[in-house]
Amino acid sequence: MPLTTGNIHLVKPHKTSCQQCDAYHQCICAGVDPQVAATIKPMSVQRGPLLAGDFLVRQNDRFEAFYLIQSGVLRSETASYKGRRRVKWFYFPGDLIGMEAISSKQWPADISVIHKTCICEIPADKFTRAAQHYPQIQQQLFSRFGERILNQEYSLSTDFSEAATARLLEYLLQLHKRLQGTGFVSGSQLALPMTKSELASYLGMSAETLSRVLNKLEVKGLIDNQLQSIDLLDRTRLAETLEHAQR
Amino acid sequence: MPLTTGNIHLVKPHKTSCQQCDAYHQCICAGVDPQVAATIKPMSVQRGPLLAGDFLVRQNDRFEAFYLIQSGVLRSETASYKGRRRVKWFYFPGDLIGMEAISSKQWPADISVIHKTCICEIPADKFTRAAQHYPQIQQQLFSRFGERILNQEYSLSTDFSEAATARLLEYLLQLHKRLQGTGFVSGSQLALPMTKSELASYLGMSAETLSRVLNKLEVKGLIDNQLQSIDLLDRTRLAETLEHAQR
DNA sequence: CGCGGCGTTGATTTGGTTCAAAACTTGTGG
DNA sequence: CCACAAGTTTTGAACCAAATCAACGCCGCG
Repeated sequence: MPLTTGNIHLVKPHKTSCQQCDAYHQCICAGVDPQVAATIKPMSVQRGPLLAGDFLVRQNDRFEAFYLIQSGVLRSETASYKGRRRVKWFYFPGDLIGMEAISSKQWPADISVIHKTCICEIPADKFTRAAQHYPQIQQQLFSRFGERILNQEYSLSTDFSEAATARLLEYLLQLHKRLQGTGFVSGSQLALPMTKSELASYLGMSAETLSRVLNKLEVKGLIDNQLQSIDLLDRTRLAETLEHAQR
Repeated sequence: MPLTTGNIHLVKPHKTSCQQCDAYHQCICAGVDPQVAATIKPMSVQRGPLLAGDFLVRQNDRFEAFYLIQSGVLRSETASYKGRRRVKWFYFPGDLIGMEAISSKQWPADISVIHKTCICEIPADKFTRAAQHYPQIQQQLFSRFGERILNQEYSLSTDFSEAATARLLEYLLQLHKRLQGTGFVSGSQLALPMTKSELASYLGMSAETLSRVLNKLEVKGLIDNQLQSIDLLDRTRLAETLEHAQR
């Protein structure tokens, strides 16, 4: 039975303990001692379920809280010149939302829901005060921040030539690894929570180019390209293809 | 007399106080109370001057310290497939180096000196412990991290088409603002600390394309393109050009 | 003086965009 | 259960921006 993105992570909101959270093993809580994690819980408010299309925050909104995703998928999106919209980031269960807003104290983009989402809302001041008090939490936060910088900066995303294939493969392979253990991954199969158009926008290419690149990879027998999912049939050869596709 | 990049920020090393540092107003110290800043000083070691070509860190080196640039310019660079090297970042006085290494505990790229450089080396553990103890320092760190994420993620750098002009202009204008008050900026003139080739590499385009784009802008009377500097003659119209160049 | 790195310019190629239309999916209502 | 509408993906053809290849001028330097 093929994976679908519907009905994945149908979470009952308002879980009473972090350990019961679907994203527990990806959460900041999992990286700290249970008694430390227990101090986070009371400062958080659970929100959700938010439905597809709902906005979590709007561009230029005042930044007041971080969000930890329990379940669901979200997308940030900015409008550029002449009304074109560009997807800037996808957020998955366990992700921390807010790092992009902390310095300017306002949200740089709309963030909206792709799949029914439940989140932990943690007021920014409380969270940073907790980081003050608990080294492990501060450590976790710095680590998250650093990871985001590393991924952004040392990806292929800023390359031009022959970039389409490389960028796509890099992202798909990274996603497949990142979503291990969630309902989005089953064996070599990766359920795509976003539409192909959205993925194309995120990757900075036209939907047509994405379609053609996927087709090319499918003809080579490297992937099985479905509407809502992609099967990364031979990840070793895909990684090789990635190596060669970059310049 | 035109600006040159030589002999800028010729710093006597081993200044005895942060207030005397050339980059003081850009430094984390400037954002915190003097007595708090005073606690950072004793944990730092001053290194330098490092000369052009010297390596500050090597790719895969263990991450042990942050570096605050007092004076000079550095560049991070990775080798990709087939020995091509790609500049990933330029670092200027006041910048904090280390955010990209904190999560994996190792440096993701070689970082080497472009212009004679003096730095403050602050052991990572001491620095994070200081952040623990002094909210202002933690605040400063989160702000730096967040700023880097914001700039990376919400720049045009990930666009494909017609990107060359937009990316160049975005970076030049940003740099001109960032380097206000340093020897690199004088009026509308911006001294380029890196070679055109390096700049092209950083911007993800070929040296030829950069040359042509600069030439195009010069013909339009928007810039004056020199070997070691660029004069951003009409920044208002340049900003407009940037708006229209993106898609 | 001649060498090597850097920057420019020209000719050619190519990967990706764009525009247009067809194929397919999904949801809705009769 | 089918017909129709709206949205998404795919395919084709023409176009274009940037890469590549190649040659040349320009210093700075041994």
